[in-house]
Amino acid sequence: MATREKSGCPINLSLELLGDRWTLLIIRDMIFAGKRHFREFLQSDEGISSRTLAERLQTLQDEGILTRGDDPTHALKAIYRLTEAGIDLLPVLATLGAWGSKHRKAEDKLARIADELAAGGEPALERMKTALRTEHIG
Amino acid sequence: MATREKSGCPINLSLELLGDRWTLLIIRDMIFAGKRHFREFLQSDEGISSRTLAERLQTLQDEGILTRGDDPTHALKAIYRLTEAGIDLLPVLATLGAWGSKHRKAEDKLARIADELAAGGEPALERMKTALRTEHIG
DNA sequence: CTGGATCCCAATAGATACTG
DNA sequence: CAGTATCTATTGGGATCCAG
Repeated sequence: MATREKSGCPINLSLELLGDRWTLLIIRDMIFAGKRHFREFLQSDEGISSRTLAERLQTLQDEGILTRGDDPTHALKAIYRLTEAGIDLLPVLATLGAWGSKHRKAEDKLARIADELAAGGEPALERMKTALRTEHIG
Repeated sequence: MATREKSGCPINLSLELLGDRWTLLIIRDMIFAGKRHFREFLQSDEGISSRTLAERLQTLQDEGILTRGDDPTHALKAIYRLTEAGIDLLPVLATLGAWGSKHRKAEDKLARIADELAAGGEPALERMKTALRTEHIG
């Protein structure tokens, strides 16, 4: 991104990387839908364009939120995985989801997931983070 | 904003309103710096333009995140206040701040505040929300 | 003074088509 | 399959201006 930093406030630093319409949706797809491939991200309901997706994936890679590797089974497939910094975004997505579920009219099923995760507090978040880490062996 | 909704996912619904470079910084200034007036928001370190600020304040008002009133002491001053939905964004800002503090190099002093709030968990957030509510009487 | 509106221009993002 | 190229539409910053 290389935008010179506008302030040292931690919220601002987070927003300089994550504060746009798409970045957190990509992370959401990796965490909650288990998506790993370019095409899978393209097929999300919100309809990101391939250009924007490619740019965001590159930035997230540059900033250490995810890694890009080759799929061992399909030589043509790139595979994206979250780093520890990426997995640490789970609480951000959980609070954002809980807020959306409470204050915007969300889909019932998805809202329940968000509510349960947020209501489970720290332990629920930690359990899910552990699951995300071990998955990365595959 | 009136952008037609792209999906019913609670995270997406939140992001349709909050997913940009400035909106959450305005809320941050209201919650953590107690700002209430147009000029105060303009003077933040990050340097929002008056055009963008006016647009965001209007949208946040339309969406029920804040209210606009007249300052009883200065007839010329507008005063912005958070609604309950706005105050409920505190956990989002707290997790965002904690993430920035851990994964981007943030200013020490601000990072400590973010860390303490996040580490305090639910009780710390609730105490702060209560403080924000009572302040609104003034 | 204050909250904003206006204008200009640069950067961003979407659609579609195409390539290694 | 994972991206680029290109072209266009929209957004956003910066400065300035204005009405109450």
